Amino acid sequence: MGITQRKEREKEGMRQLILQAALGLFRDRGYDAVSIRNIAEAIEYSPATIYLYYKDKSEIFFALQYEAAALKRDHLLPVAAIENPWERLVEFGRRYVDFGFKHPDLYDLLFITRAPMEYVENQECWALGMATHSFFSETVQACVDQRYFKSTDTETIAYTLWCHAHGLVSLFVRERMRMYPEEKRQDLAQKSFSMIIKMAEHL
Amino acid sequence: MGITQRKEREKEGMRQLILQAALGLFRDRGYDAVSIRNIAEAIEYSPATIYLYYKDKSEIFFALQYEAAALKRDHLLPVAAIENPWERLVEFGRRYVDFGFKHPDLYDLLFITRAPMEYVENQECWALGMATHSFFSETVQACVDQRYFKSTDTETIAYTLWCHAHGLVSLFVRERMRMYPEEKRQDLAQKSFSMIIKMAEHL
Amino acid sequence: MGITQRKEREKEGMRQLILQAALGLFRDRGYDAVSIRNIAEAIEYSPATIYLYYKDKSEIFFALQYEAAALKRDHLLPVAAIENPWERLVEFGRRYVDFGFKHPDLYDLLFITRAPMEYVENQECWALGMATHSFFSETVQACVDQRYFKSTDTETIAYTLWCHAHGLVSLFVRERMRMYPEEKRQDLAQKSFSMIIKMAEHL
Amino acid sequence: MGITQRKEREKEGMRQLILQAALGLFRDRGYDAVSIRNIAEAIEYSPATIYLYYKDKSEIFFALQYEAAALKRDHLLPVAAIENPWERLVEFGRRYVDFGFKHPDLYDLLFITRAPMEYVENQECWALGMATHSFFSETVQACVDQRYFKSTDTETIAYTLWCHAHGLVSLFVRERMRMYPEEKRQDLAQKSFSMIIKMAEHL
DNA sequence: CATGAATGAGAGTTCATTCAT
DNA sequence: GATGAATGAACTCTCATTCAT
Repeated sequence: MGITQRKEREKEGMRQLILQAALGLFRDRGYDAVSIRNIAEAIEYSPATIYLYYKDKSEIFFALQYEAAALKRDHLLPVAAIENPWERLVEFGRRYVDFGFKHPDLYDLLFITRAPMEYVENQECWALGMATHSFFSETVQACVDQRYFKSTDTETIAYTLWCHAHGLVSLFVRERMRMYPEEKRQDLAQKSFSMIIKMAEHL
Repeated sequence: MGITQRKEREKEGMRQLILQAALGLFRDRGYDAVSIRNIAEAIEYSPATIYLYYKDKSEIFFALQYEAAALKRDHLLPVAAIENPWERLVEFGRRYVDFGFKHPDLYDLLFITRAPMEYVENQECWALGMATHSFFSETVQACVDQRYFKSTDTETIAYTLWCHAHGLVSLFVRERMRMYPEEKRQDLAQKSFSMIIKMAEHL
Repeated sequence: MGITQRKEREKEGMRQLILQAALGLFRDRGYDAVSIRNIAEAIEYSPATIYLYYKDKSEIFFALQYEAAALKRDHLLPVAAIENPWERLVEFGRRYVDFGFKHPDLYDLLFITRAPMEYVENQECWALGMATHSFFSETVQACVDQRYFKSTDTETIAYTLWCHAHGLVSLFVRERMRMYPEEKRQDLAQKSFSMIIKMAEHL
Repeated sequence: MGITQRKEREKEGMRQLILQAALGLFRDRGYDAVSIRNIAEAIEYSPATIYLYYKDKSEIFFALQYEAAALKRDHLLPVAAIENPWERLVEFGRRYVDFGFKHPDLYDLLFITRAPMEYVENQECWALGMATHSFFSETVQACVDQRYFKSTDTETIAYTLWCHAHGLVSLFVRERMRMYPEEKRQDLAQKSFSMIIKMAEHL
């Protein structure tokens, strides 16, 4: 019994090892530019070994995306406890941005990386993402219902807020803030987040 | 002298030919999927010929990035003629988004693609981008000067607007709007743009 | 002693299990396309287990060849009971062809496949084949002795009949009868067999 | 003009070089066991070079089969000049066998090697083979028409003769005459050919 | 100026085989 | 006795790049 468990743990450890190596490479070079061989070298195993744990490259990618989606959900989930919808919305946004800044590679994987996203295999991940998105939409809807905005166009409101947050994070993740000095970037993002919240109050 | 000039013109013509072909392929298949051979076939020259005009693939990439920056500048430049800063700002935004939707590949190249941007060769491109960015900042500054906003934090205002616009375009470019039906995406973007303008009026 | 015997029997059983699985796969996909993994999967053991019973893939191949030779002998053996040499010869031929059509893969293995036949390991197989061949020659000799043919060149007669039978089977086995419609092939072979028998009567 | 011709000749030379190397390897190891790399090594070029002359392995195979079919036709064609159908038939058979003994590798390729034969690309080769086969059938038919045989079953007669000839050659080509001493094999084949001719006279 | 020919390097992938457990 | 894990070597094929012509 103990043996089976240990083996299982070791197997899971190996899968994690592969995933972490892949994550780093994907982040640095992009999906297309990473080869199974690269991953193998990174973990100092033979390429064939990778295939014992993942069918092919896209399966690794899917696994990573799923992990990222799960982590993101866990990062955002606590806000569900906040009763007031407006406060919930603000906190959701804050955490969304926070997740992006803390895990730029995972955020990249979820919202920026160009990769095979069509396959059925990725549906669990997709479902996870959709659930989070729905939660966001519902929160906006609750704000609309409770007259926090003049506008009642829930969809556009939600989308607009998302655009800003995504722009904020992705300019950072893909290093397009070079015109701002390094030490000012986080601060600027902070200020911009506050500003969009203020703006939203007048929606 | 005339001969030298003609030769130069012809050489430049060939470089343009290559770039345009590369651009088209790039648009259709993505950077990584385009090979020198593809480009050569497209212009009906041999692969070796490409090397007479560009040192290697990355040089083509840099040239393309410059091209993209120039095209973007040309796309945005006309707004300089608009005297009223607020109107200029709005029109700038509209054209920025418009550029992204019309040339997703170029936008990608400029603001999303992770690529060697450090190299000296790309500094002209960088300069071009900076100039455009400065023009944008100055326009926001003009709005601030003329009291179009309550806030006077020019930098944050500019950055916030950029975040929204960039988020808007990049969610589209990298196909992260799948939860919205295809035919609604452009419309939604439109609405969101209008919304952010409205919101900005209360800044 | 009993234990040793039982163990031996079990070991032999496993070897048979492997061989039969290999044979089936071989029949379906051809020798080259069958991997040790395939065989292992077929018998629901791990690939490594195969190596406990056979040194390597070629040893399985040799064992199969021996198996094929034994099966062929068993298929032909019953004709030894036929007293009349001419009838014995005819029935031998019929069964030879029959074997080829029923087990194209085994026939292929024995008479067509180019394979390391020199190795010592395969000598048993070779001996088996020789025995069958001798039986055939002797039958022809008996026919000659009893004046079934005008010709007395036993060797040439035997060889000629073999050539025809082998040609018949091997054109079928290696799919060189495509100019004849599928459903006619067996029929044609039948007729040709009858014809060569008739021709032999005038030898 | 001369340059173009020379280049063409060199290109053709390279194609021949590849074909001859491939032929030897296919003969020795079988189609499946030969890799593009093997061929490349044999001619001391890089694997990539092969791809400049042939799309893939099967194309090499097709080219070889076509060459073999053409050579065989050229070998057999002269008999068309023989007016008497029986003499024509005998000479056809003699040359068929002769071709097999002179070019065992080509014969192997045409009538024994297991390989992709389905593709459209091989139709020219197939057509060539069919033409030769038709010529053979027609010759048999002519013999039937002129009462050289008692039997009138042209198809079976033709097939039976082919079986013998193919058996004769293929036992030799695939080295299944080991029970006969080396120096006797050709002689035996000779005798067997004569015997089948004799037998055919009584058909 | 343009290119045909060639290649080393590398992609994803599969396989026979080994060995510690 | 059986196997899970691992790997080196091989596969087909494509690519960026070079160089003699």
